This record gives sequence, C-alpha cells and structure tokens, in this order.
Amino acid sequence: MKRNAPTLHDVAKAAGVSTATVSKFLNGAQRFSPAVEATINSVVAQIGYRSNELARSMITGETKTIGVAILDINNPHFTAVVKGANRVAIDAGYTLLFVDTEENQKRELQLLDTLSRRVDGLIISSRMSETDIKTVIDFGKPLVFFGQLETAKLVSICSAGQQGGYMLAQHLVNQGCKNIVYLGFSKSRWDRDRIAGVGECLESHGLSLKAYDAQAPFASEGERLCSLIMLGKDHPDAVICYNDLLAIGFMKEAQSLGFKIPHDVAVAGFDNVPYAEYVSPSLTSVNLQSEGMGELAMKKMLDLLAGRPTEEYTVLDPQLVLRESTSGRKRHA
Amino acid sequence: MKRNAPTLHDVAKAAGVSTATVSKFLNGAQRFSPAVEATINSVVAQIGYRSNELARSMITGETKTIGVAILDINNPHFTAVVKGANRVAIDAGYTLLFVDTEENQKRELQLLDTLSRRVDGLIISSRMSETDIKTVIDFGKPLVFFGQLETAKLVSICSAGQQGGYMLAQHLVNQGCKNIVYLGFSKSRWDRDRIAGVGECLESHGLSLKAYDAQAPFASEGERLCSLIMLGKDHPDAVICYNDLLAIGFMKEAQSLGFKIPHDVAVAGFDNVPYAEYVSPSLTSVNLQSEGMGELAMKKMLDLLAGRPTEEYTVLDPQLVLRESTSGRKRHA
DNA sequence: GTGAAAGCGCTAACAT
DNA sequence: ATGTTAGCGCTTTCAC
Repeated sequence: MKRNAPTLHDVAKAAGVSTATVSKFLNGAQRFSPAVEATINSVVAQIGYRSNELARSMITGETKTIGVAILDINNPHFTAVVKGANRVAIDAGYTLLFVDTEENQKRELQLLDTLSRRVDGLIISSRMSETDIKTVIDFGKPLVFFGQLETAKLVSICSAGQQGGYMLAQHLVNQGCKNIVYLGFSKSRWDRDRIAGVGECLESHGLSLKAYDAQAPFASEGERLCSLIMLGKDHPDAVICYNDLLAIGFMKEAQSLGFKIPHDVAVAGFDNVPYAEYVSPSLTSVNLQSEGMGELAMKKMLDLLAGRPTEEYTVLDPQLVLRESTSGRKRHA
Repeated sequence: MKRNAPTLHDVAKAAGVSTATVSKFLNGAQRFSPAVEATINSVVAQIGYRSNELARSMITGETKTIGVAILDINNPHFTAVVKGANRVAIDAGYTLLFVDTEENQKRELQLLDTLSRRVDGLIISSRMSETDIKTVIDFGKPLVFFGQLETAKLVSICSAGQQGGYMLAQHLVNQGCKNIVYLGFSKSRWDRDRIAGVGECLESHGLSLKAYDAQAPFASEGERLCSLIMLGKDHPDAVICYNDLLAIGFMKEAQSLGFKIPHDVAVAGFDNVPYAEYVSPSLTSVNLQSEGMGELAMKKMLDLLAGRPTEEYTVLDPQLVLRESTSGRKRHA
C-alpha cells in the first residue's frame, strides 16, 4: 500500500524520457521506438504507476463516466432501469455511477450537483420541480430525463402510461368489472397519465372512477389503504394500482380480510416487476419496459455525447401482461 | 447552458480581489472584511460560479465520495445494503457512488480500478479471487469488504451464516422434518457457511443432508431445480435455499407441481427480502441484516477515513424470521 | 486581512 | 520519434 502514488513524472524520470512521451504512449496517442516503449512498460509495472484520473479528466474534460440518479434503489422498477443503462454503458466503454436520491430529497439538487461534476452526462429520474430541473440543466452537462416536462426542453423518455391505463381498464371492463378504483401515487410524475388513461376508458363505457392516493409507492402503503378501499359500502370489483408494489401489498391485505382475488376483486399494477410473477395470485401488470427505458436513456446519452442527433422525446409502448389477479384463468405462458 | 463554466479566476477578477482570497473565503478557511465577503458572494451568485471539484480534489486528495461495488443491483439484499450505507454516508457529508459488477465480471477489476480513482474509499461485495482482491488492496484506498478472506487481512463484515443455517435446520427439525435438502449457490462466498451450519445441526440429530447447486441466486433457478428436487423418489420434507430468491422460485414451481407448502414440503431462505412477506405462503427466512451490514460497512469506512481504530472483522447476528412456509401456523406479527 | 506565486499530475500544442 | 513548454482550476505557503 503506497502512500504517495507514483506520478507520470516518476515514470518519465525512471525511464529516461519526457513526461510527454510517457503520456502519449500510455494513452495510445502515438507509437514510439520499441526500446522506449519497453522501458516505459517495465517501469510502469515496476513502480506500479497508475494514472491520476482526476488530473487527466481536468484537462480532457472527459470522465468516461455517466451519472444516473434514481429515486429509490429498493424499487425493482428502478433497478431494472439501471441494469439496462449499465449494459449499454459498459459496451460503450463507459462506467455508470448511481446515486439514490430518496434518502435525502432536500439535498437532491446538491447531490446532482456533486454528481454532475464527476461525470460526462446525467441520466435522471426525479420528482423535482421544473424550476429545479432548470438548475440541473444549467449544470451544463448532457442530460437525459425520464418523463416529459412542460416547460423545459430536453431529451426525455417515457412510457405511454395513458395507453397503459386505458389497456388495463379495457381489459377489466372486458372481464365484467363495473366498479373500478384507482389507487394512485400523485407525487409521481407518471400518476397523472395512468389515471387519465383509466378514466378515459371508463368514461367511454359510461363508468365512473374513484381514486385513492398513496403516500409512497410501497407495498406497505397498499396494505394500509386496503381496508379503507375494501371495507366501505359496495367495495370495488377491481383495483388498478399506480405500481406493482402497491398492488402486491394491497393483494396481501385483501386476502387477509377474506377477499378472493380475482373473484371478489381483481387487482393490477404497473411496471411488471419480477415479483409480480411470484405472488399469489400472480399479478397482472403493464410492462413499461423498465430495462428498455434504461437502455434507451443510455443510448440517447451516447448520442448526445457523440454529437449525434437523437430524438428529443421518445415514448415506449406498454404491454399488458395478463396474470391470475385479473383473469382467474391459467396465466399465459 | 453555459459553455465554459466560470472559474475562481473570473470571480476574483469580477470581485477585484485575488484568487487566494476567494478560495479561502469560499472554503470557510478564513474570514475577510464584510465588504469583501459581500462582494464575493454577490459575484458568485451573479455569474453562477461553481467550484470545479475535479481540480479541488486533485489538490486536496479528497473527493468526499465513497465507492460501493455490488454484485447485482436487482437483488433486494444488495439494494438494502446500499440503502443502509447511503444513509450513513449522507449524514457524514459523503456521497455514495455505486457500480454494479454483475454485468461484466471479466471487467470487474477494471471497473473497481476506475471507481477507486474517483473516490476516497471502497466498499466491496464481490466473488473475486483472493489474488484479485490483493490487486484491489494495492489500489491503495481504504477498503471495507463483505465476507471473510483467508489470506488477505482487511476490514470486513459478515453475517453469521453458519449460525443462521444451524437455526434454520434446528427449527425445521423441531417441526418434525427429517429429510432436509439444501439448495445452494456454491459460487457465493457465503454458501459454505450456510450449508455448514445446516449440516452441523442435522448431524447432531443423526440426520444427513443432500445438497443441490444453483447456477445463479435467482428465482428462475429455484423454479428450474424444483422438479429435480421434488420429483425423485422420496422427496424432501424441507428445502433450505441459499437465499430467498431461490426459495420464492422454488415455492412457486413446487405449488405448480401440486405440492402443498409447508404440509408437503417446508421451504426457507436467507436474507429476509421484503418480498418474502408477500408471497404465498409467506417465506420463513434468516434475517441477515442487509441494511445493517451496509450501515456498518459505511461506519467502518468513516473510521478508516478519519484514522480512527475500527474492529477488523465484525460479525452480525442473524435472526430467524418465522413465516408460513415452515410453520403452517399464523405467522408472527 | 489580502495577494503573489508555486505547484497538484496531467495533456496538448508546438518545437526539434 | 521525442522533448519543451504552457497551462487546466484550484489550494496553499509565505509574504506584505
């Protein structure tokens, strides 16, 4: 364990050449005589020289690193996004650095600030205001954002939540459901789209929609709100949740309360998290292509970095994934 | 969107003072006359100056950032570790940077190398060889490792997997199970401990243990291996899985095959992931304190960074979390 | 209190 | 093919 790491200078001196030579050679910017190259190589190996990336980045202005800010690393939707982005980044020779912004929403801007200085670009999922987003834009780094902004104009990606909501509602109506409620999470940027789609569909069938609002998109909130939703007079025959986590919690509690799913109440969510398949009954969900969103975000980032043109606003298609919680039939293979 | 960010120099010039003054003031290293301070403040606000952390870090040698390498961000165990570490880091004024090493095990060393150059310390969860770990140690950054190493001497943390295994086995024996198998994941550093604990307990009861090995610690592997385990002659009456994910997959498939859990076969796992509570039947698990591990790792890192003494090797106590998959009774509140 | 000047470790013209 | 020389933006003695 070295205390003072060897510098380019040390290598140059030991190899009897100039720092410029060592620098160029090590960066593959230029070839040198075999003798020189060999000497440099051996010296590097000998003294265990490793370039100081900080100094290097300072000059080149490049870190070969992309920052990804996610809301909650415990949420499978976000981890899937990260997985997708990571894969693309690695293939392109970039490293992904993540920060989890949930634990400290107050410091989110500061966190992004810190992150932005260490990376070449930022991929952000956030609930912050458009004003704050403007601040982030002013950090001056290429930016890819999840979700559509009203005022700010930037590269962004989203899933067609409205269509997803419509699909889900249509499916439930087809199953004979008449009294459908939406268990939402209004703090999220996506909530509005989803409920709008559901509402639009129901309206077209002459049905009305009642909505509840969760404080957090967690299973525990689904559990908490279940009795409120199910133990009033004429309980709903279907519940569409803002996400799968809420739905999973809701299902558990509903079953504890003695309801049969989907017989007494059908339940569905959004995100198609892996666990949707493993709960009982398995959960019908709208696949929003979480991983695909991550991949796409990273691809757009690479476009931005390379100065290639990239579509400003991309919408991914949702897909209904039918399972037992709304069908009662054997789920599709 | 600024192209060239303003520098300390710009601030100094605009404020009519020297760069040294601005630097010292902004870092709170020294007080100046009210007039000067006010001018600097207003100039900074005006031109939107932000310190270049790269340049700063280059000199101070500090980044106020800790790198965390995790095996798979999709695994709830690891995300919990991250959550715990993140909380402690933020409270101490540090930022956490994560990398997911799964996608590219071949490049893991390189990834850690890249990461190590940008952070003050490294917290690592890895399956790499002790030789490779030596290389990481030579990066010269403070290091906290999850898991005990045989040769390398470094600050590390682990859960008492052996005790956890013993507890689980004892519990199943108490429930009357006689034919217990272990569905392991031998590539993991923890697998050996867990099976050892299980084996030790069974041996003390004159029972033998059969073991299977998964290729990955995922639910899909649990599903895949289920028929192999359950459809031979005299199937086991209890299956202890390396982790909850395997157990969840196994349970789903076992139920598809017509087995009742825990009546026909009891199932248990390790990690106590959030979803263990939401599957049916709910899954008995050994709580390894994932979040606590993350917190502790970060605390040790802070000790290291501050030059405080810290226990070299810490073992966290496991706790059996009893649920329906092994008890048949109503689960504990 | 305030500033001049010397670097941190590296890259990038521009020589030679 | 190799070296010289400026910095990058910042901190930090050490003067005044």
